[in-house]
Amino acid sequence: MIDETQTPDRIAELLVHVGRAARSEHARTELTAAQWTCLRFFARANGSTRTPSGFASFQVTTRGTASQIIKSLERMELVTRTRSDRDRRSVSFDLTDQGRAMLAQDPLRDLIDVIGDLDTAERDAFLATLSRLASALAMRRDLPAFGTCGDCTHFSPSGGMAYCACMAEELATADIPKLCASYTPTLEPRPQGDRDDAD
Amino acid sequence: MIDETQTPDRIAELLVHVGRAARSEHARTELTAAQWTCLRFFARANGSTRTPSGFASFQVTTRGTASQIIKSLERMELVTRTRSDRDRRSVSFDLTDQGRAMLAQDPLRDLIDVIGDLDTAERDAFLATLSRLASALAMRRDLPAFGTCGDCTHFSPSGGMAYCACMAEELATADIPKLCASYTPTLEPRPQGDRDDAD
DNA sequence: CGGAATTAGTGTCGTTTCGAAACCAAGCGA
DNA sequence: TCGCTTGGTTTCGAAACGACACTAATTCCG
Repeated sequence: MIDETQTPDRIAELLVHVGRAARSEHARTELTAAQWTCLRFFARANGSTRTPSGFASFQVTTRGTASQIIKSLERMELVTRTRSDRDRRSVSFDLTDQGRAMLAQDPLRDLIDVIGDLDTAERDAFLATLSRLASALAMRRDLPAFGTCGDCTHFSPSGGMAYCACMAEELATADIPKLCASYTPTLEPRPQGDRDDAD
Repeated sequence: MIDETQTPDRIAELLVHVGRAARSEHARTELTAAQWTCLRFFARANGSTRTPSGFASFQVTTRGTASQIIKSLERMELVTRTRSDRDRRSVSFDLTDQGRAMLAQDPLRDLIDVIGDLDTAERDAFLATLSRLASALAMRRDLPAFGTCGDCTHFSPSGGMAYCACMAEELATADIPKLCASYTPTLEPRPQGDRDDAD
């Protein structure tokens, strides 16, 4: 067998490699990698996170760059802009029907399908490990974490509804499984023993 | 609880996200993402694969681009060029001491460490799933697969030595755990009870 | 209330990267 | 020996990205 100590290297490399391979679009799609990421992000982030700043911190880039990417999506009529009532500076974006249609051709599709072929237990285990890695890494680098509201410390199911302490308001149930920029992990769920798989 | 069918989406996204986050170098390192990948690749690929073409297909880019990246590493004296005796067109690269020193500051280090913190069982399971995903994805896209000689169909341990049918020569033992461009998977090594519908 | 400081978003400019295509040189095959 | 293929390099143009400057809405005190 192979020297144990080098396994983490191989895993890390493979992870990065798969990530890159999954996004290689190569002319057969009409969007750039950044545009795909943006479209995907707007499809999966909650209302208060689907903003230029939200995307900028997700993509770890500047707001200026994010703004450009979004503008290009807007020009293609894949997303629409809505100005917030709360804060008149802020805007948020939603996918148009065209945007959703485009998303169906996401080059990530292949990876998604391949993941879909895994059996459920394996998939769950994989997800659990992967999200542990994601938050541990985010912590080390101190990057914003980006998890779903359901896993967040700010989240408490109050009665029938769900309350987000961070925005100080009730969450639409549709938003619970969505990405949130002010996500704060509920402290590492430890590996041994099952995690209680909240969602 | 979330609609099961969307889990693969989340996993795929998370995977890509972690991949990107792991490579974000952001000024605090002096190499670009592509340069890091190249350096890493030359550190971990076997002799006949450490070439411009090898890197090009690994990185899924053109040979021209690969050539530029390599040239920049050469200029920084992180790698050295050796012309092959067998085929006078071909060149291969090795890391210099400086290159190895640089590699110690690989921004991937954080991810590697975080992976190293997993317990062995979890890590193995993760690796197994991940490599299954990698080859399934490569097959779908038909990209070259890039595995280690030890897992390759061309490989047979003949007596004390190891023989590679594809290059028609003995392998140095040091090369067995290394990446090879002409890797052909021996059909999925299943961890335990195999599923037969895989591909 | 009012003015500084902060935050959201946008536009511009220059650098860097990357892919396409043309090109050279060595091997291969008949 | 003459084509054909393959490994590698160069050039050129397009596009992505980061840095920076700017506007406008909001918040924070005094």
